[in-house]
Amino acid sequence: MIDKTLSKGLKLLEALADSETPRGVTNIAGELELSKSNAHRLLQTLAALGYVDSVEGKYFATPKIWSLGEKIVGRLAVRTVALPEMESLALETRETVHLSILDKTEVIYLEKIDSPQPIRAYTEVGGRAPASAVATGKAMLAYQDDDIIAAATAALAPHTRLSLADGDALRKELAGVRKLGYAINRGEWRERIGGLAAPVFNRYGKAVAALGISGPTDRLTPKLMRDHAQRVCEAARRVSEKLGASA
Amino acid sequence: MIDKTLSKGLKLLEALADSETPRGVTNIAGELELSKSNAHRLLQTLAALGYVDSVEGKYFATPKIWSLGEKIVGRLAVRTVALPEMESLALETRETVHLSILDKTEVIYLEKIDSPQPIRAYTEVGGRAPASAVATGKAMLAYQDDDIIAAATAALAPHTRLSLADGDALRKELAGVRKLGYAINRGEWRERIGGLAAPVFNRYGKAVAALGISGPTDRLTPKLMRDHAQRVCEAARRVSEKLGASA
DNA sequence: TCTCGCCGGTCCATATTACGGACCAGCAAT
DNA sequence: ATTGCTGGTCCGTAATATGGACCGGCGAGA
Repeated sequence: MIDKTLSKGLKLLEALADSETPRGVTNIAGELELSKSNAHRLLQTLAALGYVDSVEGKYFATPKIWSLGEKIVGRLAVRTVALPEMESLALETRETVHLSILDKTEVIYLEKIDSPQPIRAYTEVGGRAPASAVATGKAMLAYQDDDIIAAATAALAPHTRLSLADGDALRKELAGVRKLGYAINRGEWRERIGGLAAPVFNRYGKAVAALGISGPTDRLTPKLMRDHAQRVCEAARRVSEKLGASA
Repeated sequence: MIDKTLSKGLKLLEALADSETPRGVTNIAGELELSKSNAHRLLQTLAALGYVDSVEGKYFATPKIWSLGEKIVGRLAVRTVALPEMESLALETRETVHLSILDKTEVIYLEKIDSPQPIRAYTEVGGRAPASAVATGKAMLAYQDDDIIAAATAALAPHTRLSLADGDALRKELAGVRKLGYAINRGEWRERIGGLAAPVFNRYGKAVAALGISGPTDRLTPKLMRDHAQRVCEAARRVSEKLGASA
């Protein structure tokens, strides 16, 4: 089946990564419902491997995991290729610009440029959001295989009043994305935060990322959205071309 | 002692993160000297937790680890605070600018801005180097406790002809750094690649990072180094101040 | 100052858990 | 058609992780 020790150890590492401050053995063992000695031994091995460190009995995650992660995303050419396009988008639209990739049913924010305007969408590089509820996610989902869309359907949840209700709504939405060439979010993830995004394709025609903007819905009027859509789509297309995608 | 399962699982994850292309079970089991079924089960649990994914029997690391790592380094205020200073340094010196932190006896490159000049030092964000052999590492080591310096001494290795030979040489070097206020590398890590760096202190007076420049040794003449030293030190001091350090 | 309670850390008998060889199905080259 | 790869599965066995008991140290409170 699955290795309990490995599973527990990684959960422990996650808990430590989530924690703002160093934590004690008993404390962390309590949260994960492990015996104290079990948690202690797991921490010892994580420490031996350099993933955590301790000071005065308090444990915390080291940047080693980050180092590991950078190797993985560092191979993603999208990121470097997209950055200049993101910068011009940021200048043109004056909204927060996002580059996302798809991980199962979630998007991960690979890169962002914050809006210069005071009220802006709040996200973190490395952060996640349900793909079916954000513009970049929908832009990518629209071009994925059925099994992924099915998984996204199963993960649907009512985050706001406007969140998509069921698989039918999602499929209809994605059909709309394929027709328009870009996806829209009118506040389906965070209340009053909307966005607009277009897919980025690699040389094999796979939608590997999405480029989009987001901001408060009352600032992003339908008219503004239509103007921005043009720019976002063109930026995404240019990134796709740089990745070797054909028309 | 240490949990073997957890240890193996993480080693497996590392191997996968290092690999450019997806790998098969047998292949990876061979490298790590695991039985095929053992490797297979570890991969299954890593997959169940979302750390790896497979396509047609080939496994690869997902960006989930990166996501985890971002949470950790995202909390490091140094990074955001230092970026503007790095940009001005990059403009002034026209060399590659680095921001590093210390992880045991190694430095990790938190951020970099590449030199606009064609011949430049080659490093990766998230990458590592022995602290005792690079300028940013020495800048930080000079203000660490004895146990860390001892560990760095134990890890000394002859990377180039100029690498420090022993603990005495290192201690002498670090004393020099404390005296000057900055550290110099004349090609002790990579042949003909040198650098110069100054420590960044937090509000508790701890050297939490280092800011430096690097480039080919034949471009970084002693005179140029002296000019740059001034700028680097001031930039590091400004970052320290923003972190709440006093004089 | 003494005590109590909680902390991190250690130990060790127990049984749960991971292990790995044998096996199967699919595929490709021979 | 045969051979020899591959990834994947099964299951008896033994190594391994487990967790309660225990220790010493620290800090709060009496």
